[in-house]
Amino acid sequence: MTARRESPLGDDWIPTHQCNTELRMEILSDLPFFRPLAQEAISRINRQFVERGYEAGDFIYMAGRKAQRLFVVADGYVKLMRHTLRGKDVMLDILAQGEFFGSIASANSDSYPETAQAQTPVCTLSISSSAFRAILEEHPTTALKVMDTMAARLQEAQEMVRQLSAYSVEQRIAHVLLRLGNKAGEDREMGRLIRLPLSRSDLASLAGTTPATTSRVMSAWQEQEVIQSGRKWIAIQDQAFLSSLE
Amino acid sequence: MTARRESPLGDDWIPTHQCNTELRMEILSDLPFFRPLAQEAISRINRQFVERGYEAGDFIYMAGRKAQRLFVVADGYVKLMRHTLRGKDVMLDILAQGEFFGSIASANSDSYPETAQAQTPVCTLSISSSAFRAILEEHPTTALKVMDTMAARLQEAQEMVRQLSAYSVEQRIAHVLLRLGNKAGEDREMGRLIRLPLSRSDLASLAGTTPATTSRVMSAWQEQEVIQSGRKWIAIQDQAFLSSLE
DNA sequence: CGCGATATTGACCTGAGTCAATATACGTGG
DNA sequence: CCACGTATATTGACTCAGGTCAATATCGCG
Repeated sequence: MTARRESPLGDDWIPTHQCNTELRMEILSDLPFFRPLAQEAISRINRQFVERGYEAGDFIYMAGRKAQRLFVVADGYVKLMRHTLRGKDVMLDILAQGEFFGSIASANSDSYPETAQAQTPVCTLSISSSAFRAILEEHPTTALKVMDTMAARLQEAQEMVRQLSAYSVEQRIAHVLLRLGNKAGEDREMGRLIRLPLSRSDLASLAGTTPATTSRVMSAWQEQEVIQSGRKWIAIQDQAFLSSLE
Repeated sequence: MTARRESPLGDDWIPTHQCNTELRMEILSDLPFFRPLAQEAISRINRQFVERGYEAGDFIYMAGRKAQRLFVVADGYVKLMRHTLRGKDVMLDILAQGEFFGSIASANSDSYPETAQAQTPVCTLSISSSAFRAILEEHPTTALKVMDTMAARLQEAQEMVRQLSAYSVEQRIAHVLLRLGNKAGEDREMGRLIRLPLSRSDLASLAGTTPATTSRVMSAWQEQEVIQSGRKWIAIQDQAFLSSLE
């Protein structure tokens, strides 16, 4: 029934398991919270970060483990998940370059409440929580920036709560696609292309539903030419339509 | 059918629309993030806070308004809500003495994303966001403490997301009651008493369900002597049972 | 004591979950 | 570069938790 579609994935998918060393400074100084610092301070901070590459699917840390490091995504995409007893995972977020995760507060719960897994090949920079706290004590404006980011994340989580409480599955999937589009989309002739290997099951767990339902909703949208998708990509053709659902 | 129950509400319900002025210092210096500061610093900070009383039901601020103040609950309970188009509110949290709300970050979104309403008579202390940020720049350890609190809130919101995605209504209501018990419960012979005027509709919006369903679930639990409740109080008799549902 | 707001309960309905059979996309090796 | 095999996606049939609507009962206030 569905017409043959050309995959828009080029062969310019360069897995970067290893961070390009020259990029480290660039990435760190581009972080919203380090940006205002002097180059010299950043290079001192840079020395405290450790880099590490992961294959797609590798676990960066697991829920319940001792939480003692803060990570920054240098390249690739990382997914954060919570598990439930009966193996039903909930994906909380998917993080792109420049976003941080892991433990800031060595204080409160000293174990990671979520699992972090590489969704694509990933390179991270990481630092011990205590070293990071020392940096924040030394640079109060940086601490304020970090707080701003956390406030934004909290808003987003609360927005998710609202959606799960009050919106239909269709509305939630629309919201997830729009959000992914903003985070990882590239504008092309065919619409906004999201080049991420997200299975129906991944999307389902982001939207709080099941793979089968996700598939049904997305098939209907393909019929209506709202979106197009393959197994490792999604293109949003009619953004306005998705936005209008909310 | 239900046996006549004695209300456990004494007449010691003292509405404190106005903060007791002597309590201000005590409340502020008891805040987890000011606690380590010298008495002298706290008293300087104290002078920057403004106090204000509200009747139950009063709005402290509404979603969408310009966000420029940070509030601390000095007395009473405050509920935070998000609204949806079709008037279906979602209660994000209910805050007790010593918890803060409002805007920390003057930076990102400059309007409140949620509405804050007095659930009981309430007294707040508030400060402009920018003054608060100035305090944080001056006292970096305080900033770290605030970050810890924010991290804990974020965890809680993400936990809520997980529950809404993966748990049944019954499990979620159990969780809400347990959480309220921890936050506002007093241990009595009858069990843990929550003396808060929460309607079925309030509970429903905390658990992401409807008043009718909440009523059904709670009626069943009353039959089984797991809880008891009146219109302005709930007592948890069998905490273990509720915990076991998760 | 009586009234209005809130809660309870029943009857009914439907969105979305489950399970399972089939089809399709993409990576691999020939 | 094509063909094949496997993991993933699609789709249908069925079920049911929980939503909706509405009638009735209760609480606690004035």
